[in-house]
Amino acid sequence: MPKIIDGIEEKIYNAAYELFSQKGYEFVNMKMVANKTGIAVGTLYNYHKNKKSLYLSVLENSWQETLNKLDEIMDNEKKSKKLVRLITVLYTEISARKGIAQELIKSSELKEIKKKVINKLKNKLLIRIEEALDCHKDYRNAEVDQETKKRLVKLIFIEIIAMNNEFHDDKQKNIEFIMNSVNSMLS
Amino acid sequence: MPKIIDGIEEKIYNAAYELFSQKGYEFVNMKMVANKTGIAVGTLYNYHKNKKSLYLSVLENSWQETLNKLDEIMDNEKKSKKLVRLITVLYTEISARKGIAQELIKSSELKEIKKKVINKLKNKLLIRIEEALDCHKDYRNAEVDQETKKRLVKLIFIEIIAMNNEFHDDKQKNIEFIMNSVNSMLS
Amino acid sequence: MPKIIDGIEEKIYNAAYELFSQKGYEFVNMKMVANKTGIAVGTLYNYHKNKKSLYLSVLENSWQETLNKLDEIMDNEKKSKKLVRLITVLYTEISARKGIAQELIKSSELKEIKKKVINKLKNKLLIRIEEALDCHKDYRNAEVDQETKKRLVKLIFIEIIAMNNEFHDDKQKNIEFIMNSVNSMLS
Amino acid sequence: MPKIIDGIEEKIYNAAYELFSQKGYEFVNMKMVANKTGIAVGTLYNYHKNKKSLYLSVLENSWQETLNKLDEIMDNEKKSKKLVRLITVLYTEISARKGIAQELIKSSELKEIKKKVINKLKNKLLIRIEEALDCHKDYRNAEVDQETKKRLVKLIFIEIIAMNNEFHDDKQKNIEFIMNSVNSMLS
DNA sequence: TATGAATGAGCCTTCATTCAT
DNA sequence: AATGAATGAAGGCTCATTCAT
Repeated sequence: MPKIIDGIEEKIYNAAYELFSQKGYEFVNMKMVANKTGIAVGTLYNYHKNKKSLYLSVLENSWQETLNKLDEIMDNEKKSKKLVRLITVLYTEISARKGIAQELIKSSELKEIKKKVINKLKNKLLIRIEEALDCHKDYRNAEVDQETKKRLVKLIFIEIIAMNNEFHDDKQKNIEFIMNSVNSMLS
Repeated sequence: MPKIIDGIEEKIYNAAYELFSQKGYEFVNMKMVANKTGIAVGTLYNYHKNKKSLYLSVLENSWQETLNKLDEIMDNEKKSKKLVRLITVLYTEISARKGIAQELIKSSELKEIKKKVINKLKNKLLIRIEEALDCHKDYRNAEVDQETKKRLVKLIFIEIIAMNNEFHDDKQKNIEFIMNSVNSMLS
Repeated sequence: MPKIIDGIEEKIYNAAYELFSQKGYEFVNMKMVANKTGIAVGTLYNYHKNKKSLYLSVLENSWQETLNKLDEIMDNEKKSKKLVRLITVLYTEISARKGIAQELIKSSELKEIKKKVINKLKNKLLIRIEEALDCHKDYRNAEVDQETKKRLVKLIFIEIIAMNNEFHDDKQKNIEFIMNSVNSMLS
Repeated sequence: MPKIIDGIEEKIYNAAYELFSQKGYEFVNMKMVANKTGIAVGTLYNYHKNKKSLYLSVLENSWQETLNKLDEIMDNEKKSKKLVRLITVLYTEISARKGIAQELIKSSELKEIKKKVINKLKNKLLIRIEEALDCHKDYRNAEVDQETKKRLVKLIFIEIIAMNNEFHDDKQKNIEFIMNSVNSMLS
């Protein structure tokens, strides 16, 4: 007895997001997603071509909100605070979605398309970081060559992830450390 | 028809190492390893209890040589060069085993034992880094508080992996950057 | 291509029953059951957690009807006929499911749960036999000590199985013999 | 480095006997037998064509000694004691080799040859029982028709096995019960 | 559109048997 | 004759995907 489900796409998203975040791609199966959503397996396939594409869609969506927050900061925060605010927000967001963030540093084992989406996502984040870094650099009146800046951007990014993984109860110190590492490179 | 195969353990190791490095645990199956080794599936099980233990053994072995090299540096290199040499070697080693290095930053999806072995391994590497960092700090006459040092150690580690991933054709610049980031934190 | 199969549980039951009866647990594999049922292997696992549980379910089911028939006799047959009727029915039932009855006299090689289910089943049968034996004893005004009765119950049970195995075309004589052996013990 | 092994056939027999008795055919593998014997798996195949034939040979051998003991009784024991002595010995022997005795009442799941050997064996035992029963009958001056006697012989046999299985700590009572059941049929 | 039973390829693992040494 | 490494068929089970209802 088919039922019409309201806001089904969102429900699927929520269920899948939670599962993928907690367990990782390989340890989630479609039945789990269906169960958690409260729908039948087949219904999943009305909304997503296959498991991979479901995963990808979750991945993309899950970051959109974050991207918006970051943009908000870029638009409205004052120069001197942009970088630290951006790092703080990114830290918090990543903290909340550990499992799914891992994918952003792993490079292998993702086949072509999966890779593409993830890279696109990563780039979006890196672009924001770069922008904020530029502002910060200007604000501090510092000079960095192109090569160094490129690396610095990535460094900030992975630092956020790594500090999250390694010292997860110490947000304050972690962020200070990251800022410190950036600032000292800008002297 | 059974035949005695020469250096089979090494052959298995090589095949498994290459496959696990390239594809990651979940995407390698025992038949692939057997085929690449040029033996029957069953033979694999004469040498390794199961897939997990094969993987673990490959993982451990693959790092033993590296650990030895690092120890060599710690023992014989002069203070001023210890850190940079250690980073260089680690960088080179990780560069050669990309896939399998990933496991060291991913935290989840590894069940108990797997996790244990990986953490043991990671710790061994971190201990060497810490030691080298201590020397370097002494040599530069710098001061760092405990909290910062802890983070700095992890930072060096993930920087090596990340730089490898992101700018793999520019070893020289990458290492300079890493050293730079460390040194500037020690001022 | 999935299709909805009618009465699939019963079909599985029938196929599995026939196979397990004829060949015994170890010599039946899931593919055989699937093939005989006319379904895919995976489908089997939609209805039964694993091979053992399929087997157990078949075992239990196959005896439920018998238990019902026996109870019917206990409830409605007149005292003087209870035992002979019960033995006759049990004989007929066992005759129809030779293979699966064997499990009831084999004791070993069944791991924990399997054992438990089989013993439960066996006990149910033995309880009915005992009851009938009690009636019969009363009816014949005979005396037996506890120890003897215990053994007599088991004896009736295994006699039914053994006579079935050994002289399967002579139901009449077999039952007479069993009754005879019981009666002579009750004099 | 091949070694010449003394009394190897007997060693294999002992190891295999113990294993098969304890665990049953399906749960013993050739490596276990080799290990327990203290030889290589391949060596097993110099003495026995395959697992089945090893099993069969063990089965046959294991009963030869028993058969001899039984014959001794038939030859030397006085008429009045023949049956009870024979039952006692058989009871003791079966008690010591539970696992392997089970095969004698199971009829199915043994493919052709296996079946043949087991039946041959069983017949040898039944013949002795019949002989002893005849003596006993003469001694007690009893009459039984052919059909009954045939069944009585089997009955004695399965009673021994069943009493063993069901009340294994009460040898004395069990044997009394068996004798009792026989005697009461001979009145 | 929603359902979920059905599908079957594919995975890990075992073990009787062979045969180069 | 003894060895035991090598073999590979076979088994139990999972799960992404399909499609009749």
